[in-house]
Amino acid sequence: MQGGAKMAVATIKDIAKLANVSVATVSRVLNDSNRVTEKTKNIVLAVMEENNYMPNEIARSLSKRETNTIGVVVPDINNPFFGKVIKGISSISDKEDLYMLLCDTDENEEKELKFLDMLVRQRIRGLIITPTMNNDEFNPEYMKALAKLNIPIVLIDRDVKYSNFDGVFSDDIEGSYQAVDCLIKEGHEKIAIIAGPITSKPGRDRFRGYTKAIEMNGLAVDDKYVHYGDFKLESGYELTKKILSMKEPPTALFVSNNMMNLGCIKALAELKLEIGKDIGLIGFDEVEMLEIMGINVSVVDRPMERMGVRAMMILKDRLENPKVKEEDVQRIILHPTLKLRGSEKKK
Amino acid sequence: MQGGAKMAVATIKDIAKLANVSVATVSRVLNDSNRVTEKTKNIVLAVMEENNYMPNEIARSLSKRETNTIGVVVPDINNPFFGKVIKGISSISDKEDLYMLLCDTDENEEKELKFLDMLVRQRIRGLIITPTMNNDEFNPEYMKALAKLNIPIVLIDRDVKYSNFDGVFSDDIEGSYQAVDCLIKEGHEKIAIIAGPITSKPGRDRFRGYTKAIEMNGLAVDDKYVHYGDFKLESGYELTKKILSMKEPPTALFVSNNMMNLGCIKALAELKLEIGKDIGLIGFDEVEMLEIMGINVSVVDRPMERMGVRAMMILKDRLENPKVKEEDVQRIILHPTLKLRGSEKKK
DNA sequence: CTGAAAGCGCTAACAG
DNA sequence: CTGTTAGCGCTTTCAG
Repeated sequence: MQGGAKMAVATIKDIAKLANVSVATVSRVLNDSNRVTEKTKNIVLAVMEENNYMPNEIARSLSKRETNTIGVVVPDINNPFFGKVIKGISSISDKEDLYMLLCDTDENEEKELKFLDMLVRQRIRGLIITPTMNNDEFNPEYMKALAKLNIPIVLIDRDVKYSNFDGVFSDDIEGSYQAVDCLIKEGHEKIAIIAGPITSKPGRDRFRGYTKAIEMNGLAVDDKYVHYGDFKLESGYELTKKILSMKEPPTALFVSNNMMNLGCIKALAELKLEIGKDIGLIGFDEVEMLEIMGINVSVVDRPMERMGVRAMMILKDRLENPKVKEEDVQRIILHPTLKLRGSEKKK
Repeated sequence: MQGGAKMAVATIKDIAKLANVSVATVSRVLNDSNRVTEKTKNIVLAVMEENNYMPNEIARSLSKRETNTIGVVVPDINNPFFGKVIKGISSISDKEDLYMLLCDTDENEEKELKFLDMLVRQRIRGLIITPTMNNDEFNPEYMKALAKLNIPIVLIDRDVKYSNFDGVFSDDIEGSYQAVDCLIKEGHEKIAIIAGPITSKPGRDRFRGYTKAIEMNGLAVDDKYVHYGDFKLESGYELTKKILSMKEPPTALFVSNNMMNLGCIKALAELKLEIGKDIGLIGFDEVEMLEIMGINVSVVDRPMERMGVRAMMILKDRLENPKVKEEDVQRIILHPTLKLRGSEKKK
């Protein structure tokens, strides 16, 4: 019933013929050039309408030697952080008629490289990427892979060492500093950190904020309270159990990312420890659900959606005005804010 | 340092020249045709390597009149359900060298239509879509928009009325039936439902499961316990408060989607009602976080990732073997399972 | 096995 | 303002 069966799709040529004009003219109305009479324009438009003409962007891209797709590469689409970031990106890209080729690397370097390869072949115009953590070490191969793309690249959240790509980051040192400083001001002295991999910039920075706060308050970092996880839930869970079974357990925990924070909360629940009473806690990154469910956990809150927005704005800018000098880098650092909900309290 | 500046990208022509062969030959090694000597093949490959040749998929697509991208259209990427679904899709598409143009419609019909338009222009090979709810009413316009695509379409979760697209759904009637039946068996007699919009199939089906369970147990549906929300958090929250302020409040709640369930839990927390004690509760759709955080809420659990996987498998199949007859539709219905965690209990 | 040449659907000079 | 024509980078007959 609905529509012809396998009738070949109309091309610009068909339209030209039916409208009694040249293909150039059709192309012109397509591109909204003003160099065409209102009258012929309307005729062409009508013919297009009638024949349900749908310009072929592939042909267009080839001819213009430029697509209107961008690549978006994230490590895990199920991490709420990236969900938000993507929302932010598309809120801008939609308006710019730029479309998103989405790649989920699963925190897997090999996959990431494969995706990058694919994305070049697809001739994406620009790339927004949060590199896999493993790539954080100085990695010439990886940098080469990115450079080979030869298109504007905007980093989000994670940096590529010794590179100078544009990027949107958050001031994690500051965020962590505030969190730990707050715990100290609440009276906690034995504060453990569940840190991320020191091989990643966020991991390092959040750890640095921790040490900074402790030292600025005239205390000393106690190695036995420093534990490294991998930013995943499981490690937050395990480390929390481990930490709380110490002879002299800390009175507060600073957990440096959302997933580990969830693991930590799970462990705390199992240990029947009441947050903000039996144990102080501040996490890094908001987890909407927690608040929704009335679980009051204080966190260092980053403007996630905004990070996506800013990244896309930089990319858009680059697309319009290519980077001229190597030094001319746009690195935006957004500031987190401390969201206090009581879990920082000391009994 | 890394790589030439703005040297034009190598084309098949360049490679041909450098390798002293024709473009046809280069194209053949590109497509791994066996109609080329091992020797020449190696030469060509070497030249490609040297010059960092990256085939232009755009040109390729135009020439073959077929791209290798698919469209994935979801209503909200921040809903964990779709996050999982997307994971499922890409677990298959990655292997098939099919890439995802992702569109987040924000449950907005207009946006959706715009995306569909864009996707045809991009000449995607196939589409996996969860239509916006507003489209659930018989909507000839919308059906036309989909039909116009003239490519394989696989629906996920939400149906398009009077259409016969392939799709992957869940047996929501059964799932809801089980949930409510379970509540009854636990001794609850006054069970309220926070239903979804009856304009959506999931909304309707989940409501039907509710009535079915009640009637099959020889009870009668009491209208005052039936409340309609919009599948969003806020409405779950509001309705819960409303329901529990009734003169004769129910002893149990069946909440028919994950977001409203969260809202409900939030409200319950505020009302200081202990779930599974002061009030019975079963939700629809797992929310990982809940379990993680030790909030024991029983739910009707659907195989989300699997739904994505199956959808992509159908699409792959369609791409390889186009649908022949109109009647030859693949509609998969996956079965939910009841995950009991105690919240269904009656004090 | 390899090359020449036409063409995919559109854009962009260049004429007129 | 409009038409002609030469590509964009690749695939695919059709000869050889």
